[in-house]
Amino acid sequence: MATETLTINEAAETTGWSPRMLRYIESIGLVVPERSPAGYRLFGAGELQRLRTLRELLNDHDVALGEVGFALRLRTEASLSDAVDAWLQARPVRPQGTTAADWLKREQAKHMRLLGLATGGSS
Amino acid sequence: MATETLTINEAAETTGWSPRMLRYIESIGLVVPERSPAGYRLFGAGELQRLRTLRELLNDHDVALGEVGFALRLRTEASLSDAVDAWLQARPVRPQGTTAADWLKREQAKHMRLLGLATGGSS
DNA sequence: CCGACCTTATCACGGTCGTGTCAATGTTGG
DNA sequence: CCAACATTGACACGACCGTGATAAGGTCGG
Repeated sequence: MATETLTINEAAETTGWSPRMLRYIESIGLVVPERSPAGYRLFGAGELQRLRTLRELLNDHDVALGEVGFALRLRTEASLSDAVDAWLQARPVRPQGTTAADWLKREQAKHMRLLGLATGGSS
Repeated sequence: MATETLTINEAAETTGWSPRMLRYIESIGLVVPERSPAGYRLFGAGELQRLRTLRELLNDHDVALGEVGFALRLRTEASLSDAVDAWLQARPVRPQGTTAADWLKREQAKHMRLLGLATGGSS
């Protein structure tokens, strides 16, 4: 049978995050492992993968943990997302020639790309 | 002729932001006024409006200036936006019964709502 | 020409973020 | 049973955020 979960120290070892940071990352809701009956964190393959890609995300683009946390908030709090979108929408994007319609087209294309993975699939 | 622009102190007066904060808000790209030939900031009606709604945005939802700045970055840096979206997408949203397909449906609906303003219009 | 305004740059200060470390306590397995 | 591990909570520390204040200088209008 598979001992498919790692303890926090083992997870720290294989992901490069410190145990302290694994707890912190959990506290801001980014990677939340299951718990054993006694309350021990159990890191599965999925968690480990996301911890590694999280590190890449922070390195590649210049993003902070709190900012990813905010992106998550945008994802889960629809009213917040709408309010922010509305405010940004009303901005006259200084650089040349980016009309509202123009931007909407690109925005739409982007989401089509993302959603297409599911909507275009088998029914 | 319309003296339709305010100086920074006047803008500060009518928006409630301090002159210092108006410069700071400009530095993070949120509200960027035009400049006079001599380099004076010129706040028009649009800027004033957005400064007021910005204050509401921060008060109503619990958001920081830097976070709105990050949302702006998400809006302008497509590669960043895609990377963050991809990472968040791979998260197994702990709460009950929220399957990936389920979430995609809602996500799609939300954007339909937003994009509908343009796509649903006259063609 | 001069006072009232604008500009940028800098120092300061409390608050939060990211992170380590330590203490006090609970759990596990040989 | 006990050593090795886990848990939460707290203190600490450098770095940056939000904000005010102040300095050194440019611009404007009467």
